Amino acid sequence: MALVNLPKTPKGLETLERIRKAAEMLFSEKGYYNTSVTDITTEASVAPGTFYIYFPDKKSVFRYLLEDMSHTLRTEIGVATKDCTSRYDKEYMGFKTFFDFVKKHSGLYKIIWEAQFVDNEMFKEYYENFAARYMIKIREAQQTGEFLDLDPKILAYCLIGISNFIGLKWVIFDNEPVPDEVIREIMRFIRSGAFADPQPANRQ
Amino acid sequence: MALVNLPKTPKGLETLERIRKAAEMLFSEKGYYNTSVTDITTEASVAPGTFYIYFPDKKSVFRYLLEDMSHTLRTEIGVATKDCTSRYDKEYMGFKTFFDFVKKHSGLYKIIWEAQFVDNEMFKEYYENFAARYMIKIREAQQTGEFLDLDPKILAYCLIGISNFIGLKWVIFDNEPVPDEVIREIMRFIRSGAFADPQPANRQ
DNA sequence: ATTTTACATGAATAGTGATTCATATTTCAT
DNA sequence: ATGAAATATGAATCACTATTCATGTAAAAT
Repeated sequence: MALVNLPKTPKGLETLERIRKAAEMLFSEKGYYNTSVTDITTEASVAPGTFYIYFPDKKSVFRYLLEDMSHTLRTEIGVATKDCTSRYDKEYMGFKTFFDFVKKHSGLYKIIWEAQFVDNEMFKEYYENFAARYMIKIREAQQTGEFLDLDPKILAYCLIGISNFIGLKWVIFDNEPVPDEVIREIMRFIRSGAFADPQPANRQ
Repeated sequence: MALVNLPKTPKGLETLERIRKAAEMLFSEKGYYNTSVTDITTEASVAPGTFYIYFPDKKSVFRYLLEDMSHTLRTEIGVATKDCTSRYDKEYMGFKTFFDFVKKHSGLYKIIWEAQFVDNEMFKEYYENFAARYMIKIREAQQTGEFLDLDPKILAYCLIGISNFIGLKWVIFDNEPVPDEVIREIMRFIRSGAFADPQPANRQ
């Protein structure tokens, strides 16, 4: 069964969009399990049955939003970093775009965190896919000599962890955009590490 | 209302413990919202009403587990890092202890992630508390000259993000312990950063 | 031994909520 | 304009679930 039954008329498209927006709003406000299908249809000003014209069940609208989000985020990061010449700039712009996205769509962003408990497979796939793409970029930067020879998988998850928790604190907890100074500070950290007196890199 | 009504006889203690264990198991297996009180009491081999002798409602057992977990984790990290002489060793042992904990109590660990959607206040408090403690340690290490003068708050959330996402990937996704080589690689990263040719640390 | 307190039961309550479907209306192609 | 396709309705269904309570049993205190 498809995730969504796409409408064939402008009217249908408009209705689907209203349902999508209502779901996005309510999921981010109250979470998936505290939102009923009736909540969604009421917010969208349609009858309960209308929901099932477009979605086979409640979970599908969640998946639909997640896929949408994941695609939009990837695209935005891709566009924003396209013209960066150095890995350093790409990394900076990647962070910046991610934080902007989280601020602009904090509702959608929260959906990812909840996915672990709604659709665990999708949650895992989302992050592993994200990490896999990151690893490719990391390997490229290692070949040009821009990045140290750290394990790409480990480095990818470190960087993803950093962006997610900085986004969590500033945007989700404190409802602020992540200031540029914070991004610069993160860049200082991933450029030089945290220790004042770096030890030899290959000590066992 | 208290989170839990502590029993006054050995028999009661044993029953409470059975309920606690059943809840922990089911929450980590299926999540809070896909676990019913009846599921818990069935798993614990007691009648539904027995649950309410010990907990005022369903949410309380979740909170109870969360507090328990949070306390145990803090204690274990405290003990493990007590005798470390350098900040480097403390950081290493902190990571190691955290990963061991996640592996050993992966069920409890997942509860934290879900807390955002069950008890958002508690979720926020948990991480802000964790970060606040981290910040104190970071400032100390900066005073002894072991750490660079990065913003303690930002650094704390970076390090928390790293440990959480490495734990997520290895333990939750792949169900493996985090190998020591991975911890060493993380240490390389936070010691030297990711870039091969570090720029001056204070460039604007 | 008897009274009191603690613990346990499970059927009943009261409410929720996802989903269906028979029916009605609107839109569109011809 | 008209038949077909698309969209919309909302009451009814059915399953589920948190919680209560009247009753019963076990343990502890006196």
